[in-house]
Amino acid sequence: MLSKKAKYAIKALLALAAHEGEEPLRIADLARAEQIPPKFLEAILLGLRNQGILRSRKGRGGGYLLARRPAQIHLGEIVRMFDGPLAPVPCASQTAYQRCADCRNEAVCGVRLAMKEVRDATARILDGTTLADLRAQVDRTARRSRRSPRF
Amino acid sequence: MLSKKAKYAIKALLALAAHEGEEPLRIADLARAEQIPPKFLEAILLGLRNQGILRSRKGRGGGYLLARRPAQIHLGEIVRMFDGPLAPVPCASQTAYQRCADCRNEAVCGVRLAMKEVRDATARILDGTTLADLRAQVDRTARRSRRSPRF
DNA sequence: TCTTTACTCTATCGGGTTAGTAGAGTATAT
DNA sequence: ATATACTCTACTAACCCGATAGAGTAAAGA
Repeated sequence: MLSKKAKYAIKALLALAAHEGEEPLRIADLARAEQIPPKFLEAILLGLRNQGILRSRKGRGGGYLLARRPAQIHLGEIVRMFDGPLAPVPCASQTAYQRCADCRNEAVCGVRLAMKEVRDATARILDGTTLADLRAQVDRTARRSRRSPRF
Repeated sequence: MLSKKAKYAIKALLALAAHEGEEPLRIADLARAEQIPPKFLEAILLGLRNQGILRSRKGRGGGYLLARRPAQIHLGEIVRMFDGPLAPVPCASQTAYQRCADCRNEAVCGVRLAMKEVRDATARILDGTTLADLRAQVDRTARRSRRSPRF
């Protein structure tokens, strides 16, 4: 399960990416636009800032901005930051490997084998997708859904 | 994250698959072999039985057996049973779709788009792997690791 | 310099879930 | 009859998640 934190973070970052180059966005405005509890969003943005993904400006006219170009921000980084390793089990993680206590012989553990495949597939997607990619995808989808709307 | 229940379930099922055609396996023996707290395993096996994945025999000489051939038991079924839908967010689930409250226009939601890809990749793997497949994979890995051992 | 704006940071909290345990009950084979 | 082994309900301790409160700090503008 993706945590709300990670989900809100991606939403907020996408909104910030759409604003690139312009004025900073305020927590309150971002919260309203994306339907996120403001104080909760605050904690999330602070975290992203401390990770070096966002920059902030205080006082009047302040708010948050991306610290890097959208093409330099990968979804994998965000998800890992809030939800930890991508692998469903620690012993299948590439970035945060941990042996499991039960498990006599890791080399012949079926769970690990299957979960390693899942983690690889997930990593391929999330580490291979940047905010810029995702924006482009969303745009394409939006255009397609306008051509053949559901309702 | 894969829950311990799902993890123990897969381990136990693999052990049972290796026993196919023979006598039933007792909870206590399975628990010892796989390093699982016996009472916890008990609840797990009961669940699998009620799902029709296992059969049981009571009394002396009793225990658990697979209710189907290993090639008819898919990992996806097991994981979903214990941990719910594979999708990281409910709005990206195929088998248990749920709209999310925040989210003005689902068609242009980047989170959903990315997570749909993750869920599809995960489903391809877990629904495409049976106990029989996994056993075979483990065997291959074991042979390979004997030829070029790590220690 | 004073005031307003808006981010910063720590602390807290209720509720839900997870992992695991206890124990009484039931079916079956010998 | 009796030992064996599954069945089922209930419970609990620990942990984590989503969310909130509130005091503090930095910056800009009047």
